[in-house]
Amino acid sequence: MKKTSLKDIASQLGVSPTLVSFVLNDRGDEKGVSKETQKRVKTLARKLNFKPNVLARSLRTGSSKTIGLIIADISNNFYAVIAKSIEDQASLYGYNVIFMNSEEDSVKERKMVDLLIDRGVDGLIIASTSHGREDMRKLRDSKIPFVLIDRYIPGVKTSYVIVDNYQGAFDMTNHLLSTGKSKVALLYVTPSHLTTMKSRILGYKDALRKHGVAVNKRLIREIRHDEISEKMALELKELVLEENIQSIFFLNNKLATAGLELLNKFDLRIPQDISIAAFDDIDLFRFSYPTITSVIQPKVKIGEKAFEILFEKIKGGESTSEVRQIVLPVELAVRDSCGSNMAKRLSGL
Amino acid sequence: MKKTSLKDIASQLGVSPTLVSFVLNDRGDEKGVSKETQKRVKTLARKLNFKPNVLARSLRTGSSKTIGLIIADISNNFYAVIAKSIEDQASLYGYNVIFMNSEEDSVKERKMVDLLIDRGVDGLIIASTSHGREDMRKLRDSKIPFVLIDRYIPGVKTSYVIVDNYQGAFDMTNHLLSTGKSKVALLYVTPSHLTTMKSRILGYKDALRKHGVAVNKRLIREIRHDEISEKMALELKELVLEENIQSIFFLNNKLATAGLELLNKFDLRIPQDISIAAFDDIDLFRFSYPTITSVIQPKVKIGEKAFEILFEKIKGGESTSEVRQIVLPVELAVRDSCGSNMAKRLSGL
DNA sequence: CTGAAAGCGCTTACAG
DNA sequence: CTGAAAGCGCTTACAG
Repeated sequence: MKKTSLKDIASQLGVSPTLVSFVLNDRGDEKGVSKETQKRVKTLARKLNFKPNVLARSLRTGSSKTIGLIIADISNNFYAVIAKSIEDQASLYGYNVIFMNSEEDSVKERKMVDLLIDRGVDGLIIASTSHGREDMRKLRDSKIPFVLIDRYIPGVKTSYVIVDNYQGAFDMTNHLLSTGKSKVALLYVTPSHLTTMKSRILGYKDALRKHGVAVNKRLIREIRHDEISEKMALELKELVLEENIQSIFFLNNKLATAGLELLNKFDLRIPQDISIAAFDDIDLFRFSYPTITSVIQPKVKIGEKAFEILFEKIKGGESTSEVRQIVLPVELAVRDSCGSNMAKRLSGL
Repeated sequence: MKKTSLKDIASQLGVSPTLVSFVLNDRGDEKGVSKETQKRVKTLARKLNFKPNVLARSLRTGSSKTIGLIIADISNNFYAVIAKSIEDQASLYGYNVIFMNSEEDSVKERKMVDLLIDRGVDGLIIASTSHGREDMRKLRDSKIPFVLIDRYIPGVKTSYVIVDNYQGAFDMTNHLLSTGKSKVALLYVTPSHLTTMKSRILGYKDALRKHGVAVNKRLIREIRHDEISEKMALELKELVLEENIQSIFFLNNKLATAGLELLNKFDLRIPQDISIAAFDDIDLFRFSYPTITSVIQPKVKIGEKAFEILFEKIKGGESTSEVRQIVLPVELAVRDSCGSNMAKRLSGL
């Protein structure tokens, strides 16, 4: 059976498609359609199981009620939770979300942005791996509302929702130092322009300085995001054997997970031999042995805020070109991997 | 600047939109457009940064190059990995994916199916929580290709990609019994019509019988999927205190995670006091203390196969109404939570 | 109170 | 080799 269209209803009722359209879009009263007629239209529409063709409507109105979501990798819990939160929120407002995985590839990301725009999305939420200005300028020129999450582009005025990376890293480094282990190594991932990593590194350095500890560049290591499993062992060996570090701060959950696995394999005791901490909390850190001290990011909130702002922009039209920049606070989850907590628990026994 | 359309190019070149359309869809040769003209069209299109309006094309052709994905919850790693795999595959073929979280709510799911169809998706991949026949009949009537993943609807002929739930549960129960702990409790989640759970329960029962162990209904407990954290403690207490169980087989990763947390809290030693095992492997199980023995599901493969089949159906049109039913094999990851492995390792010291 | 008509931007039979 | 025209299914100014 063919799908019923506006015309079908109109012809069966002997009225015009125009009228049917008005009634079905709840503009019947406004347009002064008689209650009687409205009821007839609605009844028949229901009976025929009429569903407006969303494509046709979008083509005509220019609004697709769809937003695009570009993240690095949906299988990373960080993005998965954010994606869930965005979809939940979007569906509340009748919006659907198309998602894509950029895999931290800025070329891919650019293509995805174009693809999504071609699809007629009303707005975009992007955890951008883009290097910047150029892409953002194009985006702004396209007049399509968008909000960045997790990372922002320095020097470019765009709306974003991020977390307080600096403070989180600062606090965590403080915590590490407070346990007396002043040789703190830092591991972060590239692409190196990621603002998340930059802010966290800064927080780490400032915390060291505050404690009068000189920043030692040899203790700061980078690993490409797609080579974590290959390169982690090497870095760890150097840090442990050559630099005699006392603790490691992993700047994302993947690094920490890979690091933990290896440290266990090396038979290094955590936290006795070495303390570790992570940025971004995942379930695993509450269950691992030992449990991992980490910086908790408000993932659900990130998604909610991002959609909220995007929605405002979509509704507001050109007028709402106002730039909204949200920095959400983070929290420390102190567990056993840095010693302080375990020592406390043991002394309580 | 306004987006350029076919017409813009046509008028600037003094040709018809028809011709431009032919050329840009690489049907120039077929239609016998002169090489010369083709080049002019393509050059201008590139210069004007022409992007065909996907909506208009979809409206006209009836193909949107979009598929819909309905899963229970993208923040569950099981679905996230599958979703990643589907999107990877889809983008290879120029398809985009709209995803929705049904949260195991069959009413929501039904609405989502309608929504997605209204959006003009070319096909659907669904981890269905539906009770069945009625919904599937509607889906089939809508003539839109779809493939089920993870669960199927018993007695309804549809294409699906699932795993060998029966065998996985059978093997795992065998393994549990082989360690000498014959009082094996089983925890599963409702909605109770989920075929995954049913097959796993069957596998468990058959394994018991094979070992001459009577199935004890008191050892089989169900928990609503959205009440796991609230109800787990109660069930566990009863099982441990009243039933004196020796091991627990958790039928999904959420149950196992919640169970592990509580068992640790109760200060029960795993596996000395109690063995545990899980269906569906997640990272956490390799890091927890002890590591958790689990059934590994080929998640990436599920996604790939599902898209592959869906794609065939989309391409094949009505003719490919062939029903494809794929049951992927699972694997056991034997770790420390059931004793056998740990004992082996210790004896090796 | 209601309708005829244009148009969103494509594609595709049809005609020459 | 190329073009005029219809049509996908809506919405919306315009007219009466």
